[in-house]
Amino acid sequence: MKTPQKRTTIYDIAKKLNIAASSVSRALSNSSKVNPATKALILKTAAEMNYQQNVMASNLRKGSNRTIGVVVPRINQGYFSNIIAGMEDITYNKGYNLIICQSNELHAREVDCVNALINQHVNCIVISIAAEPGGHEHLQQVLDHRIRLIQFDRVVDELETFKVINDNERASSEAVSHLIQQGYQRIALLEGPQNLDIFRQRKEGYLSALRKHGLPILEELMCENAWTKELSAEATRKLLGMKNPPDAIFASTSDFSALGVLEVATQMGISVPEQLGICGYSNEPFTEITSPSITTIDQYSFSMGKTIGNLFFQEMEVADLHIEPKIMSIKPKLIVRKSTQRS
Amino acid sequence: MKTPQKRTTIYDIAKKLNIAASSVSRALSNSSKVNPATKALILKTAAEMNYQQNVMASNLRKGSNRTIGVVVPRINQGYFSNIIAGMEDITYNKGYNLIICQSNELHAREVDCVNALINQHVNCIVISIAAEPGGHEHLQQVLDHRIRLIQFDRVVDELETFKVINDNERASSEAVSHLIQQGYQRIALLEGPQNLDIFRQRKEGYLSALRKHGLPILEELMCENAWTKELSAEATRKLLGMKNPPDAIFASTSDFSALGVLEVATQMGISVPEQLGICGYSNEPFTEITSPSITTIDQYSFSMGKTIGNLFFQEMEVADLHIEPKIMSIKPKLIVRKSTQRS
DNA sequence: TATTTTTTGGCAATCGATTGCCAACTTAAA
DNA sequence: TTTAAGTTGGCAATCGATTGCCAAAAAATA
Repeated sequence: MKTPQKRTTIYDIAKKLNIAASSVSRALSNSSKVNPATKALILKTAAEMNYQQNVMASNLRKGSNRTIGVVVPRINQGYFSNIIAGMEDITYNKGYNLIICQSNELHAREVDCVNALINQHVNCIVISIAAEPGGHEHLQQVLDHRIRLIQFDRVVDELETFKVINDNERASSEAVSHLIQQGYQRIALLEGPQNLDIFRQRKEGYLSALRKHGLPILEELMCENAWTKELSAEATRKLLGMKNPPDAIFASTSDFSALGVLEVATQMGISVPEQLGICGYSNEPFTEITSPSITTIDQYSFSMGKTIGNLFFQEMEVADLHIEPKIMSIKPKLIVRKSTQRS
Repeated sequence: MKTPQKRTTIYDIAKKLNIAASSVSRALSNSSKVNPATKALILKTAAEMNYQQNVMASNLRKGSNRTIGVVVPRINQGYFSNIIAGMEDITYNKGYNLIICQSNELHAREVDCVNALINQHVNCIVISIAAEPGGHEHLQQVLDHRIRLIQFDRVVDELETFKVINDNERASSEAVSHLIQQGYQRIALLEGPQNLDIFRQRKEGYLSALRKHGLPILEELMCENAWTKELSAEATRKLLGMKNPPDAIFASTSDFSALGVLEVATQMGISVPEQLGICGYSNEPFTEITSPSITTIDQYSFSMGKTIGNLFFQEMEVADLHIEPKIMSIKPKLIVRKSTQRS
């Protein structure tokens, strides 16, 4: 006996009051087609019988479940959890639910998650794609099933959807320009996987800043796939061991990478910021409390989450599916701390 | 024209193949009651027609939506987001969805979230209650509606439900004993709101360690409600300004509090760990990289999330609703770092 | 009093998948 | 050849709320 007694339905209420279920339904949805006296009675009885609407039935009938699906690489990463928190803030007020999935950076798992969300008939899917390379047929599927789609942060450029992104190129360029202004000359770059647009953009920003200031672009100073603390530490050891080592490192992948750089430098007795400038990315809380504190780039993650939520409600909830998708770009902010200030 | 064409249903497939919808349904759920040849044909046609099951209809019929609702104070807090990540790891493999809500530490909002989840007919609600005081009728409601309930971390003790908790008392006691063994004699306590059981337990652990080692319990060394970085900093300033200041501070509320302590001590030129020992709580990533690094208590949050997920599937998914609830206690681990080592 | 208008509320179809029951058909055993 | 056992697949009810349509009742108007 899994469910000893059944839950109260509108039919139970109707039977008890000897009226039609339709009237109960109307009363509960506060329709004007019910006599105020009857309505009050129904509401009172419903409360007494401990009635709770069966949203599954309502959803089926209405064809919408007031739910937004979110797919992120990892829930427990400051950047993403802030975005989710920001979104929840908006959706909560609108009575929408958030279903959260994580791809763990795996393409196959991302596809799975997206399909599950399509099955759920969510109203909208919000996604930041996994690092593992793969196609984007699954996102096309979302559109084919007439589900609204918002890409954020890591987006598939070719796909014409709403996008909420950071201006990575500009932020990176600013960061590198700042390094140059501080007198750093040989600036190394720690890159992320180049199949992700955000990392390509950050590299582009790095290159453009070098060009703008007339500095040479040196292949040996650019390290591919240094996007975890460990990989960055390794890359840093290699860089600092060169006969002509860099005097600054831009860890474009994350603050964790920057931390790896800082630890290696400290171990090797290289002083930061005097001998080596370090700049990270994301403004993780810890960057403020390392010694020296780390210069980084804040992406306004919480408010980005709110932007995504508002985007859905303002532009997509009721609009035609085929409206021209908007791209919203948020300009991140360079936060200068001690790790790059040698003036 | 909001929905230009309808989605494919099993009836569309049935009509096309001139068979009954029931057969389509059986084929799709891989029932043995359908001829393998027919089954293959149906599957092929379904794929061609881009069929995706309407989970809302299925849920309604089956009376379950394979969804677990999660209510936490804040999604974007390391501890909670790790727990959610751990849970998701388990539920994903079982094909369950996670609906996430945050109470923002507000009681009224928590009640709202819980009611929304009851309406959704989720299979289970997993909750860690808000700090703001309030009743727990809403949790009783969950049980009344025959929805399974798991409380974790911050729980309502009186309520007989499954619980997954940390042994806060023991961990705190261990931490304080460690301080005593390191030679600290006047150990102050930064407390959290005492309406939350976890903070009462941590205080109890503090007291019991003092008693065990025959140290006096001094009211003036216990600071109420010092549970943010700012409040802790303030409390610390007061403590260290005393004529007879403490020689160690146990920030039982969080590592953020411990950080506040460390910053104030540094500002005041008090050396850690020589003149002042500091111990935090939660093992936030940054505790490893402060200088000195901060001794803290790891709560195994990710694996705690997995435990919660497994608890549901192993004990509750199919069992009688009225089984004796289990309480699982996870023993946190003291992580000794530099901020308390003066030997 | 007769007629029109407005309220109120019931009937029944609908959303789409599932499943118990039964009939038709196939295969195996007698 | 006849009977029994096993397969396959259709019919129709069901999950619970919603809503278009219509009728009865009440109120307003002539």
